[in-house]
Amino acid sequence: MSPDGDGVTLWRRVADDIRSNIGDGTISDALPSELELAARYGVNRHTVRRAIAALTADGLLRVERGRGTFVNNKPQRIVYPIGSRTRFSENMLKQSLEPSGRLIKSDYVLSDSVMAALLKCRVGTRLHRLDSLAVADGIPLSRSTSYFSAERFPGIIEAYAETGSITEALRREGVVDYRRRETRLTAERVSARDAELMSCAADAVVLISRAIDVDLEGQPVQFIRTKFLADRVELVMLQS
Amino acid sequence: MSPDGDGVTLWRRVADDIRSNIGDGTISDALPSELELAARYGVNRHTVRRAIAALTADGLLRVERGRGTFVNNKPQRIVYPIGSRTRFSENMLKQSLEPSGRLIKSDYVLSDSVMAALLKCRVGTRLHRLDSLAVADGIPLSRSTSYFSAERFPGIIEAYAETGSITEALRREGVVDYRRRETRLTAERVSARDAELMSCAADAVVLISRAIDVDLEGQPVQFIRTKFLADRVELVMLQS
DNA sequence: GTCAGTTGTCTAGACAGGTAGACATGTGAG
DNA sequence: CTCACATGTCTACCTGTCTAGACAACTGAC
Repeated sequence: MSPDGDGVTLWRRVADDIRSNIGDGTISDALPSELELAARYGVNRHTVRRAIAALTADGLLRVERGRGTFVNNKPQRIVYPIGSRTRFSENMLKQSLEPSGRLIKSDYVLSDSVMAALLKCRVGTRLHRLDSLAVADGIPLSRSTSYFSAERFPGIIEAYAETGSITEALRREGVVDYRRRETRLTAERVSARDAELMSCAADAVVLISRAIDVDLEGQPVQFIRTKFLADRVELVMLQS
Repeated sequence: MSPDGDGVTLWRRVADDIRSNIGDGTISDALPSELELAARYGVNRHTVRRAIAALTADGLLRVERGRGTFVNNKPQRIVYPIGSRTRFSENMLKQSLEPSGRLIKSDYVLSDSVMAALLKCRVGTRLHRLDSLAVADGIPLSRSTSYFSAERFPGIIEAYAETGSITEALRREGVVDYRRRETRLTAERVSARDAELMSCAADAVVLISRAIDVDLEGQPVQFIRTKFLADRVELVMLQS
């Protein structure tokens, strides 16, 4: 895909493969010895050691000199339910986590044809763009960019800045209730800026959700793009 | 997180950030000049050039000497609906894609406490484990590992090998219909083995779905873990 | 204690990644 | 044409990655 390699070092790829094997249950307790792993991946023992060092620093592995390397009990990801009524604050409180939202930036944009179709508005309509950070117990979980009609919700930015909750901000702007109409999901490597904002590793992965929320009349109230840190969050859909 | 860096080269991180900006719409048509990008990221111009070279090789950018660098019309991801009735073959046919499934490996495992809880069976029950690859129009989209009760579905492996469809294989084993009960989603960097199986870049990202399918009586029929290539697939949930 | 097998540490060398600077070459506005 | 500005190419140098080999130190079985 690029001139030479792919921009990911060998030890990183080995580390990713070991992590994946742990997630699969392929490796459950003790890792193979460094020499065996080196042979299996066709790399030098030092390269394996570096991969293990990275996973140890992450708290995923535990090395015992003379005995071997072992898998730690991994910390659970925070569960994030996705349904027709997705509310960040409620979700966190149910898991005994203290939710908060922080405004990063806000400005105006004019809706292009894509955004106009999503929000069912005219091309060129003024939209509030709201960048925010979702935090639970002080740990950043996700970063969102929301788009609202500036005409319909003139005070939404201030309301969010005060409350730290989109649900609450919408309520102040007259939206009694809303529900999720559509959610689209994909994933990417985290961007440099987002890694800084969410204080995570530069090689982290984000789940990207693009969703439309509608009011009780079915009229779109917001388009929201959220990047969830994949190693801190698990999205759950109950389909009953 | 590790001794020195994070195992991702500088040019790769710059490339990821540019890609992310394109996805956001922050960059829509023309990129800033190489010198400006270098200044913005605090790196050398050559490093920016390498990042651009990688994105150009991916078909995302187009460079015109003396004029500048521009964003190409990006190819759409294949839409993969996730609902209570998720069927790979039907989904692909609706998008005029030719679906196929290939068996990678199959063996037996004994259910541990986690798997027993998911499939509502006793610990120690024999389970078929089925590794398969889902392909659309010759392009690998995802890799799955399914677990079935060996007692209830003795011939499921053969049935899948013949038909290349889990739905069809289950039907032959007496499951008239089934539906999705729960889907859990996270994401990771692709493992070396999966990158080879799905013939993608070593630095690709996968969406990991862990799901339970139940029959009409509500009894679990399979636990399935699927890794979708994030740059080829978009998961869509309609929540009406 | 002995021994096989494990992780820890050191040295040295080949090669890719990143920085720095210089200059060539194409483009479009004036 | 001229000029500012864009990308293309080259050399030189330093640092980090990966390989290779050797040896030390620790663990558990015998």
